[in-house]
Amino acid sequence: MFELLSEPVRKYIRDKRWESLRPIQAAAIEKIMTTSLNLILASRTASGKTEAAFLPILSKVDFAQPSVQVLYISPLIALINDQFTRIEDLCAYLDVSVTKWHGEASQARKKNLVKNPNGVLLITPESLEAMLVNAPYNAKTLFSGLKYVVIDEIHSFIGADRGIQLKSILSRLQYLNTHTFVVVGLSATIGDYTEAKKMTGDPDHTKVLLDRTAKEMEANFKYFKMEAADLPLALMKDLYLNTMANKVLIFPNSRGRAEEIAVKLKKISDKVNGHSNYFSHHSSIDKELREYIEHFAKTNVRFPFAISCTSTLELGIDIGSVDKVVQVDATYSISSLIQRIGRSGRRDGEVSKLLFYATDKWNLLQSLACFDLYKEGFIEPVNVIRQPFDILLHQMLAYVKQLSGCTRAMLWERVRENYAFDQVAEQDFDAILTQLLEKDLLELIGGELIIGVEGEWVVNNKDFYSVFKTEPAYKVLNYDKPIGEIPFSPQLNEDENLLLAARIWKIIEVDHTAKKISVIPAKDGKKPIFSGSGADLHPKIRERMLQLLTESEEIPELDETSIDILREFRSEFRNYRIESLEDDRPALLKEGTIQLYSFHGTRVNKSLHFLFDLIGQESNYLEQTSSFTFTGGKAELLSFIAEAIQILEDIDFHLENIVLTKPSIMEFSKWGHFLPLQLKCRLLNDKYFDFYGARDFLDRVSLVVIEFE
DNA sequence: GACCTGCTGCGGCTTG
Repeated sequence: MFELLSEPVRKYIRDKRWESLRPIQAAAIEKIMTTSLNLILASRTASGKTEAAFLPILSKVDFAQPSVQVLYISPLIALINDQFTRIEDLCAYLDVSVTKWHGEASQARKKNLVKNPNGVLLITPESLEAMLVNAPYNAKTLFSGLKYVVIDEIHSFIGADRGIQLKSILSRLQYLNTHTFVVVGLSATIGDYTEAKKMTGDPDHTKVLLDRTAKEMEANFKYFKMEAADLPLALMKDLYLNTMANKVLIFPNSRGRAEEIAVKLKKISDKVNGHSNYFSHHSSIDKELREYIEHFAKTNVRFPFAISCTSTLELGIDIGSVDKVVQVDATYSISSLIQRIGRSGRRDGEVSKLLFYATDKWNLLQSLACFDLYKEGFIEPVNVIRQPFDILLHQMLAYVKQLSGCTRAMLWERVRENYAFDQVAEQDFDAILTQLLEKDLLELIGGELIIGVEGEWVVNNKDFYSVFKTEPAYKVLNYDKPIGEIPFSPQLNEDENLLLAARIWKIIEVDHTAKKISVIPAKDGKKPIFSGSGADLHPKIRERMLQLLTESEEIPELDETSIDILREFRSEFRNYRIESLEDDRPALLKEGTIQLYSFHGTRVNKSLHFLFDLIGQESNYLEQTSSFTFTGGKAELLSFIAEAIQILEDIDFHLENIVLTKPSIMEFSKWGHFLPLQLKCRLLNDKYFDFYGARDFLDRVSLVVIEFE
């Protein structure tokens, strides 16, 4: 394949002293050099996917033309900054210029590129959106001759609102282009190839190149029972001993927990004169601090360190190789687990090392289920929203602004041709349009649709460019030094202490007008309170949890305590005699209550809970155990199930009712609250609930009841 | 008890 590449690119490879091309690189070179197919490159982390795309693209494209030739799109600014150096290094061999374009990139460089459009551009979807609505002429100048679009970490877009927006943006870019550009998507974790192919807009001309080679991995499971709000001391000591001499990433599932771990490990380390390289890394920590930590991890070769983090360090940002990855309690998805495993053992011949800690039996079970499915190569498919009305509404506003007004016919034509919305009917488009006019977001003047009075506020706000919601936050400052930004909670009062950026602070002043919190260092404090909602769990994970309970096979990676806990847990459920994993579900009778374990995914559980509420049977719903507890016995539960099935017949009426009586239910969608009632309900149905799954569950469920003695 | 992601243009200021 080497021979297919252009001479400057071959020189680059020789200078790098690569002995051979990786399988994904060889395959991509062949396809890109000899065809014009769109591609999805799926291969594990650190397998050279970026080069797999760029070596042949740079060999093939003629950069003499006055247009950006290659557009690289990333979900993260940090990833752009990281890839910039690598791509620039490669492009230097061809005398091709590379430009960063995102909210924190240099304005001057952006202006220069507009004056002289050329080379490779690295950008975020939101920056593309901003350019399209604010300066469509720039987009036209820059991209009229675009040849390739490379989408990095494409799995983070697939099945997400941001992915629908990106599809729409690609469609809008294609409209400006004189010919068709080729799309190449990169990812290590694709669970749904059909959806991945649809990202390119032309699934029939999209080929998936897949390298299934997995990294060797060592996994260990440990168990420490959580008795209070804080992590048990024994766990912390064990974690310290297992990480003190290594470079590690620790993934608990929340920002608060990440702080708790960083501060406690540092405390233990101080006591025994260990190293002091303990950090926390998550969305509430100041950007510069985060960059410092990333830089430290990347450049430091000699010293051990530990970064306690959330999914901020899950995607491809190169922080060098770590020796070990620690997962505290279960991940929400296999996809996330794969990304995290990929952070360690990045060099050839290295083994990925993963250490799981569980703090209760349900988390142990969930971790084992994820691990089991991971070994089988399962990655959860995404929840596909066929009619994304909320994103469509946003894109309709974007179109009107981009076109500086247009007729209804023209707008419908654009939407109809936009592959992000190919399942949307004209009458639904019209319903949204009517609503936009009614709310003064749009205005109709002389047959032209223009941005309305209310619309001006919306589209001229910098919050317009993104399709996801963020909560308002307070800046935390130590004198003038920013530490981070955290959402307001009653905990934030003068004289309270809190943990942030792996340090303990005392609050000396809360300024509600300026939304600023002044802090000084302190000795002891509580972890900050965050009001997030966890990610949805896929039904397959819960089903595997039930399966693991009914089996008796020993799992070699468990420590003694985990073995005992699992054995006990299994014997508890053995009494239920589950025969069909699909239909049989345990129900526990205890002191006049009955607890139904659905072992189903989050969306179905939310739907079941909603249905039980509707029939007036308030249940105690616990997502972690996937269970519902009612007053009564088996007969009552059976009648609740029958009633729930009954009420599903009128679900549309009940959805309308909930939207009218409790508008806050639409908070899951940033733009959904502008939709007409009918479409709000349909969006709730598709995105928030899963009544189809709930109906299927209720129809098939067969109760296996056991009485608690 | 619960993840994450991004951000224009312009007026007004300082500085070289």
